[in-house]
Amino acid sequence: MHPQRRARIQPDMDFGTRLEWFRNECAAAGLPCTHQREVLYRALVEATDHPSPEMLYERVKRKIPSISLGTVYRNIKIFLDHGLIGEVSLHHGSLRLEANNEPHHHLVCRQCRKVFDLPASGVHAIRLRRALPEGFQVERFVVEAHGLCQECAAPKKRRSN
Amino acid sequence: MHPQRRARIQPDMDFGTRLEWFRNECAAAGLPCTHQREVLYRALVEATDHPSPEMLYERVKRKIPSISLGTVYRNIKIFLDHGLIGEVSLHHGSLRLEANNEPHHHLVCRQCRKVFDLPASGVHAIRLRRALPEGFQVERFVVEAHGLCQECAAPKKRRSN
DNA sequence: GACAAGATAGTAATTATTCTCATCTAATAA
DNA sequence: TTATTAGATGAGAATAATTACTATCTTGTC
Repeated sequence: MHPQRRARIQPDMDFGTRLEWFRNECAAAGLPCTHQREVLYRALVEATDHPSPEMLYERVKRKIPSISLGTVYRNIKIFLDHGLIGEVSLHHGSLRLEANNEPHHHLVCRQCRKVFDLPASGVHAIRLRRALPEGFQVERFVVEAHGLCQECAAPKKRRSN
Repeated sequence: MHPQRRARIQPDMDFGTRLEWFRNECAAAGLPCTHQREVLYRALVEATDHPSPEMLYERVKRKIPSISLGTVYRNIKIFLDHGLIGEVSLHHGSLRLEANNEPHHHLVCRQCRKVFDLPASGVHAIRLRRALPEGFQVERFVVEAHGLCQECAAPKKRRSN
C-alpha cells in the first residue's frame, strides 16, 4: 500500500491519465470516487509548491465553494494512507528536538513516528550529481531512513489499514 | 551561528562540561543564563527520545514546578536560533503534501521553509555502512538538503538574528 | 430506481504554538 | 554588596492546526 510498490505515475502523464489511475486506485481500495476527492487530487497534482491542507482548501474552494476544511483533512489522510500522495518529510504534529550536536541522521517509523539516531558514519557520503536549482545554498544534508520500527513491524494484529 | 561552525560537543562529555559550554555560548550570545534555561538545556541533553516541547515541559516541571509552557517554547526557539540544539527534520508547522510519485528528494530553506524538489537521479545513492538498530526495517531513504534559498540568501537586510 | 456503506458540510472540541503584560532576575558597574 | 536595567519569567488570553461529531447526502451495486 505504498507508492514504491505500485505502478508509478510518470511526471509527463496528462491529467486525464492520472485521473484514470486515481479512479482505479480508489476502486481497488474500495473508496467511492467522489467529486470532492477528484478535485482535491487534481489540486495536488497541479500544485508544485508542496501545499499545506489549508492551502489546498483555499484552492479547492474555488471549484467547490461549499467544501469544508474537514473534508480536505479527512481525504488527505486517506490519500496518504493509501499511498496516493506523499508528505514532505514525515510530519510529527509538533516540533521534535535534540541536543545531540554530532553529525548524525535519523530513522523514523512511518507508523508510530518514533525517531532513532543513526550516526553519520553509518551512512555513505552524499554527493550531488547536478547543479541545484537557482542559487540554493546547501548547508548540510539530512538523511532520514523511513520504515517500520521493531515494535510496529512485528506484532501486526491486523487492526489498522 | 550554526552547530557545524562552532566547537562541537562530544557525546562522551559529562554534563558539567556541557553546562560550561552552554554558559559560554549564552554569554557569547548575550543571553542571561537563567535557572530555567539551564534546567531546560539539561533536560534536552539527557533526553534520548527527541522530545516535543510539551514532553520537555513535563520533565522540566519536575525540577521547576512553577515553570510555564510559554517559557519552554520561548527558550526552545532561542536555543534553535543560536544553534544550541537541533530539530528533527525541519518543522513546517503543518503537513506539507505532494502528488509527485517519482523518487525524489527535497531542498528546504531553513529560513522561509520553502520546499524545492530535487530529482533522485541528482543525488548519489545512499548506502548503509553498518547495521541499523534493533530490527528497524528501512523502506526508503529521504534526503533533505537544508540551506538558504536564493531569496533568503541574497538581500540580507539585517533584520532577524 | 432503491438500498447500504460510506462521504459530506457545518460546527464544536482539541492540540500546538504564539502573544501580552505585569513582575522578577541575571549581569554589570559603583 | 547594592542599584540599575535589559531582558526573562509566569499566567493566561489568543491564534493556528487538526480532529471529532452528527444529521444529511452520494456513490456503487442490484
